[in-house]
Amino acid sequence: MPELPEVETVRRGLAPVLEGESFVSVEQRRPNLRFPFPERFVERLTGARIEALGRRAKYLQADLSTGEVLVMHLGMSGSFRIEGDVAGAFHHPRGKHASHDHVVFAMSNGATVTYNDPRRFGFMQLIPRRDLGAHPLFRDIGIEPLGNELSGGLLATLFAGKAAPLKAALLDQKLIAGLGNIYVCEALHRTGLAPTRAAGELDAAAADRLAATIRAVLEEAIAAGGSSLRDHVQANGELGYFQHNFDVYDREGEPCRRPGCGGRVARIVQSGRSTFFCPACQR
DNA sequence: ACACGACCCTGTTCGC
DNA sequence: TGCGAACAGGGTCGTG
Repeated sequence: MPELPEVETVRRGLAPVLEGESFVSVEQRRPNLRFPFPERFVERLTGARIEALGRRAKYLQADLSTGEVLVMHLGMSGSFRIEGDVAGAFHHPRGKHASHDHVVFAMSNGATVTYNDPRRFGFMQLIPRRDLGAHPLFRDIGIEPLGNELSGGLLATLFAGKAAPLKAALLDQKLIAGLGNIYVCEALHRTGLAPTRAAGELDAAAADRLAATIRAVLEEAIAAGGSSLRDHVQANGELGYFQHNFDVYDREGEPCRRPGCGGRVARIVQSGRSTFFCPACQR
């Protein structure tokens, strides 16, 4: 699922269940996901308290009482399921892919939090808090699109001199962190910018509009509980519904939703990924 | 700098 | 209905 809005939705679902609670037991059912689990993963977590559950880009970061941070990435197909009689937690039946339940956290409040990931592109790491910023995962990561830094001026600076198309520049996690294929397509359509335009050619006015639109799209998606494609759900089992608001993503051949445009959504491939856009109103 | 393919995996969807 | 191919929200790496 997960681009920034989906990860943020998961964070908000898990935070009330995890923050202030300790790991009573941890079950690690396989040696690796995308990467091997850290050495002594279970031992290093058991008994630790989660002080806060944060997010950086598409990474969840659980601050532990041990001084380490549990970093979790959902990859393409990772999800969490909360079970147990806990305030704020929704009990819902396990999905049909129980064989892909890879990690089970039993918490001090009685909640069970299970990580499921059929494709296993997700991973978990334990990193000392003081080393987090210098860690390869975060060292070169770009700005938070919902943070204060994002502005038209900064976008223009980041994109200056770049011949890469806007689509590729926006997907580059070293520039802006957290945007994925869906929200890049949506933001470009709303801004009326062609995904093929060279990033370095963005003028100041367009950069201002693009920055504001990125923020708006992400905030709207978070407010909607993220986008649910296929069977992806929030931690509480509810479906996000932002996918119904897509203007272009996965709408090849369908009418452009911009009032009065009359164009049709096209699909091209850029950097090996599908780009959906309206050739009539995106210039 | 940038594009592209391969790779890490499995599930779903589509065409024949 | 069955079967294989294509494709999928992420990210890294090597090559040209």
